[in-house]
Amino acid sequence: MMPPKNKIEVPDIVVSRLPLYLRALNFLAEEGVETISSAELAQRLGISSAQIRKDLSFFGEFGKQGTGYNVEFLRKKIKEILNLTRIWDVALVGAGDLGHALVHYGGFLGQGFRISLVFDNNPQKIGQEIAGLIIQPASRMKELIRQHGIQIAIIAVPASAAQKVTDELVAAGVRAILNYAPITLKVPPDVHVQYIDPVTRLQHMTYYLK
Amino acid sequence: MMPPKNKIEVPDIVVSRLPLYLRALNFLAEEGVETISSAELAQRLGISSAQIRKDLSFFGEFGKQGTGYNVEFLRKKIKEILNLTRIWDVALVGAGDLGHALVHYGGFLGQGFRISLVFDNNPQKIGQEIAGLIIQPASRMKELIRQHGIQIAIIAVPASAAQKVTDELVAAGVRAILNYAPITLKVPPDVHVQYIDPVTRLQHMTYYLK
DNA sequence: GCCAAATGTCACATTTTTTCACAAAATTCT
DNA sequence: AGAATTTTGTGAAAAAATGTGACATTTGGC
Repeated sequence: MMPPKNKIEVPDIVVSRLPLYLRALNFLAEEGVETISSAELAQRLGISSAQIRKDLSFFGEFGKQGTGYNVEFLRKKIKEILNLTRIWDVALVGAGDLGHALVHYGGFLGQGFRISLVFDNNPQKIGQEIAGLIIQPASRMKELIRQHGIQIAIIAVPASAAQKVTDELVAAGVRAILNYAPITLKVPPDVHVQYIDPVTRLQHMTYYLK
Repeated sequence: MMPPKNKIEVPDIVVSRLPLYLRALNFLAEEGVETISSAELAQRLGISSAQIRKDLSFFGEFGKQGTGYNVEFLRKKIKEILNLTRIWDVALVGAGDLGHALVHYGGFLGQGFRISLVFDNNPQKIGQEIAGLIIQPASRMKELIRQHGIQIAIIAVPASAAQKVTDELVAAGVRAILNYAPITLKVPPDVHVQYIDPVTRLQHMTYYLK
């Protein structure tokens, strides 16, 4: 087996597809499927089989000719690649409706993430419990995030507050941010940001309607 | 002024950036900025000015040499391009925590979208009011969506139910789906789907951590 | 009137991403 | 055992997207 190609950098778009592969593999594992070909996996995901094989080849050789991929094995490998062999603690900033929905969302824990800190700046909310967590004052963000060694945060505050929160998170040592506020954040180059904005997604689709 | 280039198809990736431009322009308009150059807009969005000019040139000539773009004018033009000169009624399927957060989210209305139907299949929830809307039984989806002439839907149900819901939405005439369930949906080629899954986004970022 | 600024466009160059095609390997069938 | 089939991994080709540089042109300011 060839060693992983550490020399050349893996394109970000390839990395972005790995979680989708993993999601499908998790599903297959639950179904009890032991082996799957790139063609069948591709069909489920609505992409081409060549793309899957090419993507995976950046990291190693995980399949068997004539057979395909062992679901459990590939699942494990992708988890390793994505650093999902541990549980990541996540800080959530903003305990509004969205924050509540996120804290109660059961989908994180099984996939390697645990919201372990929740912040808000509303005095009415601070101190309240939500899904077993006490809402902390935003003023203690830096302190607590440092203390917990947290590297990932979710921003669920209004757009007007998002940049300030971001600056504080970055100062506290956060290196990955999932941002639900509809605003482009300014961050240092070593901090990763992913955006989730339903409105821009809907607007994208209306282009094709009528 | 040249006519819009209707002959060649506009790349989807270009369309996907228009909502971001619009979002920035809305912000600028609120700030009272009347004019902006592609360079300044680019800086705010973290992309290149050439890209903005090239993207916009697919649709017409909206700027003024020596000056830049009139914020209000460009805003109006992008809204026209994206078919945002009307309000789109949206059906929401799933009245759980996420569904509640979406219904209460104030960000839709100002941007051209109004959730006007909410469905769930839980008898306990059906008939309840949520932000002025009565939760309807999933069994009435086809009927009510048809009746309201709704073309856009948001799926906020568990992954296990998402494909069934999708099939029903498509049968009811929905042509654009914003899917929060962590599963790739099968739809006819004329139906557009956008995916929102915080877990895959987080997993994407953990690749780069430690 | 002249200078500086900024767009729109063209033609390429460059980079990135996807697709193609096929040898090699593993499995199944007869 | 040998032939046929399946499927991977991967170079090579193709396609798509982005970046660059030049430049005519228009506008606004001095």
